[in-house]
Amino acid sequence: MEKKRTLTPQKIVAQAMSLADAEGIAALSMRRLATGLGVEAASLYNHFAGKEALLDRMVEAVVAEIAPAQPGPARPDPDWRAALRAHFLAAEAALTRHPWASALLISRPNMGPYMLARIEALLATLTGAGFPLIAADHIWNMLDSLLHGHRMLAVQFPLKPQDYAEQAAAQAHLIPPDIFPNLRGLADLVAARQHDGLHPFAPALDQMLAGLNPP
Amino acid sequence: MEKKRTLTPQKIVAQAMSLADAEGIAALSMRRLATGLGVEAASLYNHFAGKEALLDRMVEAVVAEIAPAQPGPARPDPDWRAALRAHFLAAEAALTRHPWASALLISRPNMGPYMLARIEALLATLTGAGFPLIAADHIWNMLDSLLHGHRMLAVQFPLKPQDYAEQAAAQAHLIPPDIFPNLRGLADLVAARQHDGLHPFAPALDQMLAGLNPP
DNA sequence: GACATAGACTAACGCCGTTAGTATTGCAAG
DNA sequence: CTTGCAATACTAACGGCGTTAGTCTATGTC
Repeated sequence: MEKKRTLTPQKIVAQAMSLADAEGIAALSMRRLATGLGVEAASLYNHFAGKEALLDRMVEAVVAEIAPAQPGPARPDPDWRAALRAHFLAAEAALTRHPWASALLISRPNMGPYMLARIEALLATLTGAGFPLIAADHIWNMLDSLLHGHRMLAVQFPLKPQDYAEQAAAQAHLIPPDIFPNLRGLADLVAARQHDGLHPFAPALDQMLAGLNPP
Repeated sequence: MEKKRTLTPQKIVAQAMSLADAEGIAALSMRRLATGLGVEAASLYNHFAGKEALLDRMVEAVVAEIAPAQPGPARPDPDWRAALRAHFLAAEAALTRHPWASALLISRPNMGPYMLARIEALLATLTGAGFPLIAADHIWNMLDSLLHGHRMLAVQFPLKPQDYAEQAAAQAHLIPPDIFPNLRGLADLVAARQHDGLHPFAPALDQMLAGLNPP
């Protein structure tokens, strides 16, 4: 039985991401991860200082999917709004591929190289557009808040759209229209399939971007 | 030694919230909570089905702090923007008092009575302002995304403002200005105490509200 | 005063992250 | 080719977690 050469940090991170994608972040234990790699849990500690370090690497891998390029010195982008829009839509797509990522990103500090590069690029776009540096700092924070808040609310929703319509049809009548007229109206719309209950990110992002105007 | 009459669900929830406020949600284990109540962990299961049920009650208690009133039938508010602003600033204050609450609220479905009342009130304000029901649904989701995203980013930040200035002063020179000119500029501003690094919620909220215009 | 029951107790299960110490393997130096 | 070393996977265990089963006791009711 071979004892060496089976594990690498890259393989571990890839397997951890697959497991979290498939079964949720709660299913990612060191023991389960190791089993999936054909190894015992303690062996993982030869490659990562602990679970926290592994999670950091997973998060950084997701950030790399969002903005893979390393930044050179910035050049002002004439269509800065379109650049921001493209970035945050790409971010939303990556965070949708990895539904566990927003909760991790937003609940732990992340200062990995890709994250630093990403923030530098956002600041460069905003200062290039004419925003003062401090205003740019506030703006990227605001856009990230919207992004992660939106993703987490979407992930948290317990029903699939199809089930949502069925549930609404079955239970809308339980909502008293005199006390909750709007909730009842919404449930009726969902039941009648005039509303899927989903909240697309792009319009929210566009609204936020439309309100940004450099001095 | 008395065996009865010591615990109630209210006391348990209050103690759980105190513990989470003081030492973070990670410190809230059934055993520690029970110890703080002078009781064994298993006794808690006479009052709550499990930890999840307890967390649900904690979350609902926070929502009650945001919007304590039960809704009657809605009356259109002429100053709907001010009403929304007041609601979300109150929400931010409550979530700041209980830093663990956003992560819980946003990562688990919550359909408790206070949450239902709150959403109904928001929808009533928005439809009263002239927004179609589906648009109103999207808008409250967007505002909640911003609220919780903003809170979680703020809580996640690892340094106190005072320490932040010191850290920046000590380490800004490590950021190469040719690769990260904007990050370096920001660090210098923080070190010079021209920027505290905090991101107030009100301006972000106001910007979002300013962009809302009923058809 | 007897008794039924609510509620706290003890004990244990399986899972978790993590550590110490051991053994085996492949590579590099002689 | 042999020897030695470093890398790395292993076994075993610790303390902590949520949770359950079963026991016992104190209290409110008849």
